[in-house]
Amino acid sequence: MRNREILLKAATEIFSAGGPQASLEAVAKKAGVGIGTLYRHFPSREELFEAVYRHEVDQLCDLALTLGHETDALAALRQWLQANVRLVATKKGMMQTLQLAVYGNPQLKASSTARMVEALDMLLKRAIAEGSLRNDISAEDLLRTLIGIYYAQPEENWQAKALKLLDIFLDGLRAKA
Amino acid sequence: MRNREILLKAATEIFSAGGPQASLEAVAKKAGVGIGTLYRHFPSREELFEAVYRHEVDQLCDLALTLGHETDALAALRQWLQANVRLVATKKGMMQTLQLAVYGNPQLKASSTARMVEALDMLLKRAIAEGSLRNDISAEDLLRTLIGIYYAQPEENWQAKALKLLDIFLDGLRAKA
DNA sequence: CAATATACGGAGGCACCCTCCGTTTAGAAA
DNA sequence: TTTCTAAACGGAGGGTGCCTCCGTATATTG
Repeated sequence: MRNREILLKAATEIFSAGGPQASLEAVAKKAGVGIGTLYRHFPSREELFEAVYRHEVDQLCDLALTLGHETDALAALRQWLQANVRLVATKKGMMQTLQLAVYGNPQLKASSTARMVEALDMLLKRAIAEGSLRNDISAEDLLRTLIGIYYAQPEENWQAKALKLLDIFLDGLRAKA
Repeated sequence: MRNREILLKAATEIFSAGGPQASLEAVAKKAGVGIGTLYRHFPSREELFEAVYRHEVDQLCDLALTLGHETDALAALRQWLQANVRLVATKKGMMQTLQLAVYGNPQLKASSTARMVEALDMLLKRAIAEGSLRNDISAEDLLRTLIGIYYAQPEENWQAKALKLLDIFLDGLRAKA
């Protein structure tokens, strides 16, 4: 099953650079694999999109798990949110791809959202428990805010602005001393 | 220049049914026009997407203008918001198409948003002036809420749920008697 | 060391993309 | 009305990518 992961990685790179309309043959080539192999693992373009999507979500959830062992819970939370922004910022064509995947499959979206909320909830609860965050915000609200920040997406220098917005928002969330 | 409009209409129908990856030859065929004619009017797929996008925004802005003459300003506002929901609901593949257009061209998004805000602002101000709406919400906020409702997009029976959310929200916005 | 099952590669038929150029149409000039 | 010309049109065709299918290679089992 090694090829599956190689293909996934190649697809991520190709779609990041070229958007969702990039050639699947380019993906196979980048993976050093025949086109037939690609289609055996991912019988349709949609399934490849969805697999890429799931993989991105997996990585974020894994990261949350790792960060869950940090001693400074607030810093961990900030790092995770920043990782979200960076993921979007570094992969230009990827957002179109993910967007497409999500529109084509509402239950994929539902399940991914649930997993993201779960991951975020854990980090959030830890920060609240350690006393560095006010306790009147839910993971759903925070995620929605994050999406709002993505969605705003001003044309230039987006990453810096998003990171700044994030910091401002997190400052607002701090428990009063 | 008649053909341009015929093509735009055909494209709207084809993309609504088949999503953005639908064949441009199908669009030309539906319009009863040669493929060459399509490409003369819209030199690239992106430009066709963008034209469709602009056209949808135009229609909403025109509608707002018409509704601006209604005597019941609150009802007019509600109708306009409902029209937004219906537009999304009746055109399955269209959201993917518009999404794609907007991701590929940030300034198209910026200008369309501005126009939508302007249209909405007019309706909103009228409702506030007539005294049926509280005055502490901006058109931007309302539009963002609308987008939030779109984005939530639960898999089934989305339209009914969205319309209901809208009503609840509008009730919350009413000026107290 | 077979025999069988599983995974692979890529040729090929098909659809679609977009360009290019010969044809048609509309409107001005004679 | 007829002729001329410029703008608009249509669609053939070369190229690319999609996806299937089947012959080949590698792993597994007896």
